[in-house]
Amino acid sequence: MATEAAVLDAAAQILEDEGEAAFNTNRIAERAGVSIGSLYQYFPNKQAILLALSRREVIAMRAQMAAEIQGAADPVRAVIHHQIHAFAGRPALRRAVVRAAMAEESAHALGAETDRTRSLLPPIPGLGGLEAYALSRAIIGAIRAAVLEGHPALYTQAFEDALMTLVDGARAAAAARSAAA
Amino acid sequence: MATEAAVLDAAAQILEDEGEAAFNTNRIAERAGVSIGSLYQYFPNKQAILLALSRREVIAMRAQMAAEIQGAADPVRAVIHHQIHAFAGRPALRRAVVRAAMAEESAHALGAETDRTRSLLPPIPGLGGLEAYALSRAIIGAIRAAVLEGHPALYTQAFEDALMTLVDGARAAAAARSAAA
Amino acid sequence: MATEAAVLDAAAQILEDEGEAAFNTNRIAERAGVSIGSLYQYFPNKQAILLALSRREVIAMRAQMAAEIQGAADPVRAVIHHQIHAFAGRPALRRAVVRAAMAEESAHALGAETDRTRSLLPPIPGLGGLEAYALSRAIIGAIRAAVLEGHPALYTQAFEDALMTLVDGARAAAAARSAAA
Amino acid sequence: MATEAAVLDAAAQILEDEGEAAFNTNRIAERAGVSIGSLYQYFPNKQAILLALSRREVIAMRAQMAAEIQGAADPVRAVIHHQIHAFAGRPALRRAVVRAAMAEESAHALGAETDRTRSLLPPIPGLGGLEAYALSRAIIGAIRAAVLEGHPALYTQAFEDALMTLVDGARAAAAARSAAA
DNA sequence: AATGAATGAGCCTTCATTCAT
DNA sequence: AATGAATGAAGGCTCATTCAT
Repeated sequence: MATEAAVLDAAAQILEDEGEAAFNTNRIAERAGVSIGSLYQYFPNKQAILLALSRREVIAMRAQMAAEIQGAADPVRAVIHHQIHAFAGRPALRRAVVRAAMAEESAHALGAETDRTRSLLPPIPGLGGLEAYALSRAIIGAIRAAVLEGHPALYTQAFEDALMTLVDGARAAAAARSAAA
Repeated sequence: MATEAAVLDAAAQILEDEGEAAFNTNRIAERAGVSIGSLYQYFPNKQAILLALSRREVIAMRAQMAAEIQGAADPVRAVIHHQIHAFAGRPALRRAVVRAAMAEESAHALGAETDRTRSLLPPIPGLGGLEAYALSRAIIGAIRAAVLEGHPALYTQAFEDALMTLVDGARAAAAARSAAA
Repeated sequence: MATEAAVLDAAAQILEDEGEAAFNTNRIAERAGVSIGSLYQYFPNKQAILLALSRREVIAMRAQMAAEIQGAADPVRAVIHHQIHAFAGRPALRRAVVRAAMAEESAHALGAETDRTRSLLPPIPGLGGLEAYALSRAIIGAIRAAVLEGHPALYTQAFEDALMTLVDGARAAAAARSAAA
Repeated sequence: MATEAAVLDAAAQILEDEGEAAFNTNRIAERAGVSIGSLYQYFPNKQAILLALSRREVIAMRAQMAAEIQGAADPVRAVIHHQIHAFAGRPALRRAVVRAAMAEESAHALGAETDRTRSLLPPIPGLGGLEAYALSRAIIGAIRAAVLEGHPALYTQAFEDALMTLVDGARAAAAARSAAA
């Protein structure tokens, strides 16, 4: 267990400091201060390390997010704020995790995670299921793009506001439709 | 030239049919019906093949999109429609191209491409620069997510409408602001 | 360790038996009865094998030479004798080692080695530094040439004597100069 | 013929400027401004280029040396002077040529060349054949070593003198022996 | 549980050489 | 004679994984 954590820590650091090219099992074991043999005692293969790393980060994020949502004036804004600042200071790790998720079927897992986050929020009345889906992916997608492109406004209030504009637009449309009905 | 195209075709097919794991220069040359030596006469290294492939697809997309925008009632909707159906039938290739773009600095290239597409559209009056940026990435991001997650509604009119709702929301917000000023 | 030695032995044998063309890492590993992976666990690259081989032979030579100098009537003659018979029976290896040394900056290393040998000998009174340098390189060079050209007299007493003539000539000149001063 | 010379010139330049690693037929043809096809019309294989280059340089050297010997007070000193300054300004080429010569049986060719040079000089009375052989190789070897080691005194008068000391020592020994007989 | 030496499939790439035009 | 696209054998090296200790 100490080993398991050490491996994941090492994996994260390598992704962050040394790049994906250095992300190999031997290097991970070395940086974790563990023999490769031990590494393979805890993880069946390399892919599993990446997966576990993803999962660990996601869980940590979720815990933190739940806390932030509590008592926020607008929980949606709270979530957006949180998503923007997630992985702050470890952009390479974020990219790697996202890339890893894209690599395989786990794109579904990533989507499921987004849905799980969505379920923490109160539903927007009048907003259809597909619209809600589109909205959530749009927000996440915009943040992701800004991260990957290294957009200078990423961490500003203005960017957060721009995203809230999208949310508010959807809210207004939904409200209008509700009223019409 | 014939060789170059053959290599790119083979590369695309391999990405699509055999997966990224099979994407190695020997296999590419083989499938292209070309010697490995010839392959390297046209591409300095493996990465360059992926890059060239990306570029080729992007250029093809742009050409097609420009045509579709012409005479569309709502050019924004035309673009969205086009983006949704781009790479239709070759999701693995799309994923690979996107992943390749994410791999390096070319994330910027990908963003630049989106901006280039955006410049084909009439600006939305009253919409700030950062908001326009966020909107474009949001739309692209939502489509991307649906592609990666294999969302069943991806190719439906309803999904297109859901995305248009976001656009219309932004338009309304911008219009309101313009009127207030 | 056993592996390391096996690799070096194999390398030496290949150089000797199969020629430089066969001196490739796969062949070396094969002949060493070791997997290519193991080979690379001990040597970072091909060049390093050649270097290590050089070093090993040089060290062995030095040890043997030191022993031979002990109690020799004329230590210079002892060194010359030794240099002539070094690598006896493995001319191809000798040539390869020399060639390897010539390949790179290690020509300096080779020179340094000669100087180290020189320092084992009593200085010749009256012989200037540059003259001593020239004499040492002359002797080594003559032996080297005879080896490379495969001169039939190489291993004869006569050749040794011919080289001693050069040494004696230098000694006489130095003595004459000393006397004059 | 223009092609042949162009190829040899290019080969020499590459050896000098770009190093042995860049010494491949494609690069040679390119730098010669000639197609590889043409290159292979004049040279049966890569090795032949190196050989022809060696030969050309050697012939040029010999011609120049013959001229320098004419009317020299001491022809031996003239030869030594010439050997020291041969290839001046193109040390990498010299090394490459020497290395090439060492590579194969052409070590004999190199030796034969030295003998040819020796035949230009008046014989030293009383000096045996093997002694003469040793002396010639010693001188050449000392120069070669100084070149390869990059000895700072290489091009000085002092170095020339040091080599002459060896010659004079041999002369004196030979004279003494002649007198005794 | 831990170790780490060993394995070897397989990848990227180079480059001498050929040959149809 | 010249061209240069094409060839493909071959080589250096990596790295996920195993297994005896």
